[in-house]
Amino acid sequence: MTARSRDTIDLIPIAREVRLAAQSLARHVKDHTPSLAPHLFTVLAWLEEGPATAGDLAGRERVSAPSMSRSVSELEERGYVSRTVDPSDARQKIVSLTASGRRALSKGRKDRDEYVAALLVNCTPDELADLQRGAELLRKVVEQ
Amino acid sequence: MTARSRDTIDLIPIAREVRLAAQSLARHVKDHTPSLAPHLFTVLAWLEEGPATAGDLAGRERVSAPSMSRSVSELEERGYVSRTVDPSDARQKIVSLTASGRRALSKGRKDRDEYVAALLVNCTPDELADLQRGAELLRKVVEQ
DNA sequence: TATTGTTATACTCTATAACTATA
DNA sequence: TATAGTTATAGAGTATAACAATA
Repeated sequence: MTARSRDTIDLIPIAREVRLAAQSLARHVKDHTPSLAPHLFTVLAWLEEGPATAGDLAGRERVSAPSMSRSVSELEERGYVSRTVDPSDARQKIVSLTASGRRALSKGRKDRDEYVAALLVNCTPDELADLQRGAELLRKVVEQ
Repeated sequence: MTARSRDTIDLIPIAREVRLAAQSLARHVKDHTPSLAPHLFTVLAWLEEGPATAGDLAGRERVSAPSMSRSVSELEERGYVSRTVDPSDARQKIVSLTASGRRALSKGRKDRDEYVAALLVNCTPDELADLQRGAELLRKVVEQ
């Protein structure tokens, strides 16, 4: 099981390198951008694409309905989203981004991207191109 | 602040692409490898390099002393580590990997790497080389 | 006194089960 | 009855504060 055949690439060492790099960056980003917690940030990001019901959001985030209910309540308390009853089905509530939520989302993105950009300042143009290429491939592969 | 100068690369879009790819993979790995929790897995990984005190481990993981104390207690209950009083300073305790802990670490690594490797099966050799190159650069940059 | 580690306690994010209100 | 959402409750993992043992 250690090697497959003479002309097949062993994926495990590549997988490990990619995994360790990704996990390392993800952890550093999380540790350095405490202003808006990841589970709230990602909900705002979903809502940027348009209003959604709480159930929708729970499904997209693969989180339980009560967890999403709490997250949305917290976002509403902070003024980042509003909840309105769906006119066509009064059981559902439509969650929408407010202007303030849009600003919070932008700031969260800015903080995260600027932290990563600061890590890249000493890279050569070739290295930046390689990083971008690898990232594009990785997203394609993960979201396939 | 949106652009720096005509001949300087804007790092923000690259940073975002790299960040989103890394966070996406990290989240998927976490969701698909529940056997050994991340905070226990990483402690075992540190101990692979040799025994350490609880304080050492807390510092390396950037976690509070009580949190590390709890983690080490759980690892000890599972038989993955042993604690012995430091002969040269009886306040300290030396934490060491057991044979069982070494096996748990290997299994945790195997599960994680195989999950990622499975995502890579449809990549071409060129794409794999690009992914590896990007990952190497990213680790260098994050751990600089 | 200062330091190492643990115990006591609390906060955050998660889950399942029970409940309310609509359909 | 079934479904959308919330409230009640509990389980992880984290933290700070208080404590015990040792230096």
